[in-house]
Amino acid sequence: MARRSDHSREELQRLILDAAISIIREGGKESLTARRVSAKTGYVPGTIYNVFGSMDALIMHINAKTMDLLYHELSKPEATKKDDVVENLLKLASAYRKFVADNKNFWLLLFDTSLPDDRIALDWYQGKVDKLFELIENILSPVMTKGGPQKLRMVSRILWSSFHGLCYLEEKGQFRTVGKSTNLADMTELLVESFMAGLQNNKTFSKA
Amino acid sequence: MARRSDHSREELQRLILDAAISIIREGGKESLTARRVSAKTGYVPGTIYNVFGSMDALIMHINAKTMDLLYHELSKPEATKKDDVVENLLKLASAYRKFVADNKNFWLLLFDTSLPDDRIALDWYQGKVDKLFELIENILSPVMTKGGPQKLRMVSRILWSSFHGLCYLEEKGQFRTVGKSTNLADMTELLVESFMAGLQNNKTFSKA
DNA sequence: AATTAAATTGAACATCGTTCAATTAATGGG
DNA sequence: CCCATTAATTGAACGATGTTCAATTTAATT
Repeated sequence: MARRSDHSREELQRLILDAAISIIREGGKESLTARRVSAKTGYVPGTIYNVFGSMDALIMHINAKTMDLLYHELSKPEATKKDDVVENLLKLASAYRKFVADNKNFWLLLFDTSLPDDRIALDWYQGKVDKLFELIENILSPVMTKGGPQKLRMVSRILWSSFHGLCYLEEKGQFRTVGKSTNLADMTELLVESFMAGLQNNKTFSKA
Repeated sequence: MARRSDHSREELQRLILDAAISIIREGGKESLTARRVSAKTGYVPGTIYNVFGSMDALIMHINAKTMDLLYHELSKPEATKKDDVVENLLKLASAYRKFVADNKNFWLLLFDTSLPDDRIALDWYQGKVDKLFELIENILSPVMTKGGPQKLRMVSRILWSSFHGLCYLEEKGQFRTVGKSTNLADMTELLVESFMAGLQNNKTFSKA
């Protein structure tokens, strides 16, 4: 039997979280099981409920780590910021695509539809989402001063949704008929270039 | 006990399908259960396996009906086709948003990530997806002759992904910080108008 | 050393999808 | 008309799931 002071509360939490992450990494969310997690940690299913309260709560913490990693990855290309807005957006989209490819199971879990709606009520969760939106806002803001913050938020969310939608339908395999020469990068490029060009002629930009 | 000739094979299939649809309509995919379906039909869980083989197969048939209904709904506004491409696209997007709102549980089931990947291999399934893409292609084709069919497919899939991404993040409640005055319709409009305007200056269109 | 508090456990509960031998009903032949 | 064959239907069972909780074991406190 695992002894009470083998691990502190924080150690135990990390232990369970790491075990769950390892399980999802290799088997996806279908393979995440209270009994499997507890077997990997040397504890027992009940321990997860002592620490996290429920499997959904555990998943929520996994998603939190996923979003932190996503933010970290997407912050990198922004460091090498150019003056070209379109180029910066394409770099961001490219980093997002790479993240999706490298962390597919976690990305799928993040957007799983069967999670409780209480998630929406969690402020810290929405805060992480907003921080991701801000990455696009920061790229856009230098050239978008006419429309005010409201329009800036709109545009950033439009772009973000489109990036996500492209990755999502790609993952669902619904782009097969486009042909192999046409890939996600090409579609993203055409989207960003056209959309941003169209925005300019829409009295939204401050400078060409 | 249900007698052998109470229902023909086709009647039984329809009976089960309708029961499952009714269950999902009011409780979402979480409430769909072999035992619940069989209880509603007056049969027994094993009967579902005689007719459909598995619960996943049953869900696949539900998704097929969902896509048929979606195609039917999206075909309507196209009937009142104007000359304005942007207006036609916005009508299509609006119809899609209405469909999502009216059939949320079925829409969520359609894009559930936990379905087997064999679905991708089903030709009739991909055929229904392609037919939806064609709705956008038909709107675009009158004004997009320069880029060839390859570009037409790209643009249609970009728009479709963007529509979907907007609805998806909206459903996930991640647009709360945009403000109540800014809704999906406004974002869709800004997206379509800007994107199409940008495309025109990209030597893709045949006429202004 | 004895008492209290906390952590850990293992068994149990109600479900789930799925399988399958047994039972029941319809069919066809003599 | 009855019996044998075939097909549909059933109910019980299996392994697995999330979750709860009383009992046990351990650490801390008096």
